[in-house]
Formats: sequence, C-alpha cells, structure tokens
Amino acid sequence: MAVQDDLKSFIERIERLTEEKKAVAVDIKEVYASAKSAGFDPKVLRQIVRLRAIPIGERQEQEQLLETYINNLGGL
Amino acid sequence: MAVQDDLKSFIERIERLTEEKKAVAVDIKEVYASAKSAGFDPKVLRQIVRLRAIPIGERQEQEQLLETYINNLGGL
Amino acid sequence: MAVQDDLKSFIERIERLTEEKKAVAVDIKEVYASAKSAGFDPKVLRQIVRLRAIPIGERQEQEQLLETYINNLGGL
Amino acid sequence: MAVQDDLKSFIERIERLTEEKKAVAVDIKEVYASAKSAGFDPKVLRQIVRLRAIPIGERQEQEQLLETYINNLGGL
DNA sequence: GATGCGCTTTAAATGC
DNA sequence: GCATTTAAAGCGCATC
Repeated sequence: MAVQDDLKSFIERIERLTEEKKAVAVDIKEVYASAKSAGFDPKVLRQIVRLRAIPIGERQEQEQLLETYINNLGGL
Repeated sequence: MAVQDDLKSFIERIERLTEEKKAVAVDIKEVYASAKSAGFDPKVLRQIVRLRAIPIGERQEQEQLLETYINNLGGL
Repeated sequence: MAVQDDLKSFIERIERLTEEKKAVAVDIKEVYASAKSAGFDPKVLRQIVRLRAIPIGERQEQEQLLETYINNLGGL
Repeated sequence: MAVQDDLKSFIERIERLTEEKKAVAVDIKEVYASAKSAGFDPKVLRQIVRLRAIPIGERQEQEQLLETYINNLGGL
C-alpha cells in the first residue's frame, strides 16, 4: 500500500504544480494583453524581455566571438 | 514620462511572473526526480500525467481513431 | 592559411547538410498536409508513426508498466 | 481499398523521409566530430553556424531595436 | 552516474 | 479559422 500511496502522491503533486504553472502563464498572457491595450506592440515587448534575460556580459562575449571568427573566415 | 513608466511596469511584471513560472517548473522537475529515486519510471509518470490531463471523451475518441487507422494498415 | 581553409570547409559542409535537412523536413510537412487534405487526422498519423518507430518489445514493456501504474492508482 | 492504400502510402512516405532526415543529421554530427579532431571547438563552430544563418540585416535590425528600447527604459 | 547541452517535437502566438 | 512562425517542453547524448 505504501508504494501506491507514493505514486498517487507524486502524481497529484505534479498535477497541482502544473496547475500553478498554467495559472502563472495565464497571468503573463494577461499582462501582455494589457500592454497591447495600452498601445505597446506585444512582439516588441517579448523581444525586450528576451534580450533583458540575456546577461549583458554574455551578449558582449558572443559579439566578441563573432568578430573573431568572422575575421578568420574573411567575413560572413 | 508616463508611457515610459508604463513600459517599465509592464516589463517588470512580466519578468516577475516569468521568474515564478520558472520556479514552479523547477519544483515539478524535482518531484519527477524524487519519484525516480523512489523507483518510478519518469517517462511512464509523464505519460500518466498527460493522459489524465486529456478529457475522457477526447481520449476515447483518439483511441478509437487510432484503432481504425491501425486496422486500415493491417496492424502496426 | 591551411587552418582557415579547413574551418571554412567544415562550416560550409555543415551548412550544406543543414540545408538538405531542412528541405527534407519541408517534404515531411507537405506529406502531412496532403494526408490531412485526404481526410486523415494529422495528430493520429503522427501517433502511428511514433508507435511504429518504437521496437515492438519496448512498446509492450511500456504498455505493461503503464497498466501497472494505472492499477496502482485505481484507474486514471 | 483506395483509402487504405492512401493511408499506408502516406505513412510510408513519411517514414522514408524521416529516415533521410536522420541520415543527414548523422552526417552533420560526423562533420562536427571531424572538425573537433582537427582542433576546432565544436561549441564555437555551432555558434558560427548559428550566427551565419541569421541574415545580416536582421541582426542589425535587432541591435537597433535593442538600443531604442533600452533607451526608453533608461538602460537594461 | 549525474549534469549540462543540443536537438526534436509539441504547443502557443501572430498574421492572413 | 487556418497556416506560418516562434517559444517551451521533453528527450537523448556527450561529457566529467
């Protein structure tokens, strides 16, 4: 019986957390909708969020790497 | 200035919610890990969660259709 | 100069193969579209393809495990 | 009978194309392996390929957009 | 054997 | 609402 209880317990915890995750996703969606109503382009908003999520150092590092290897290739 | 404040506000609300969503995703991952440690196959666990999430009617409908197609093929 | 040539060569071979891969992916998509036009449910088609790709032994094994877990739960 | 033939035909075409796609994927993998043997860092190679895949105009466009909105936000 | 990384596939969002 | 394009999740591999 113990094992059965564990299985049910695991499943239900996952389902509960999944519900939470969905709820937050809905919230995010609503914020985008509000922003759109306020005149902001959702696509651009998403891009900003995406860019801000990348550590500034990494972004610069990638740029640097690009330069180096493009030079090795003699341009893109 | 008002518009900029709104933009910042929208962005920050989205980022905060995104953090929450990620945190919940991590929690879910951990539950799967615990279940695996307890001897349950994560793949099958996911399958159960997936099946339980589908409305019973739909699930039967798909099963039925699948049967039909398999019969048309003369088996898998 | 030799090393740079090698780099360029590797890159270009990868890019060429990637193009091929994309082209085949497009072909697959088109077959699904044709099948849908012919009245077949793409979702179920994908399910059949997926099932046929799994070695028969494995598929039965997973089915068995799934049954076991569902029984442990007392049904879905 | 016609419908059955069509179903089988669709499935088999998909499976054949999927095989092709996998084969090309293997080829790509092998090129990366060769490049690694020749002393190139696979991770960097992948990055180059990724960057070259982005149209130069788009990349500049994205940079521009970033600048504009970062300014609106008063920095990242 | 575990952890991270890349690829594939599936779900969602946008535009037509 | 349908199709295309983009983001997220799941899976497998390769490394340590």
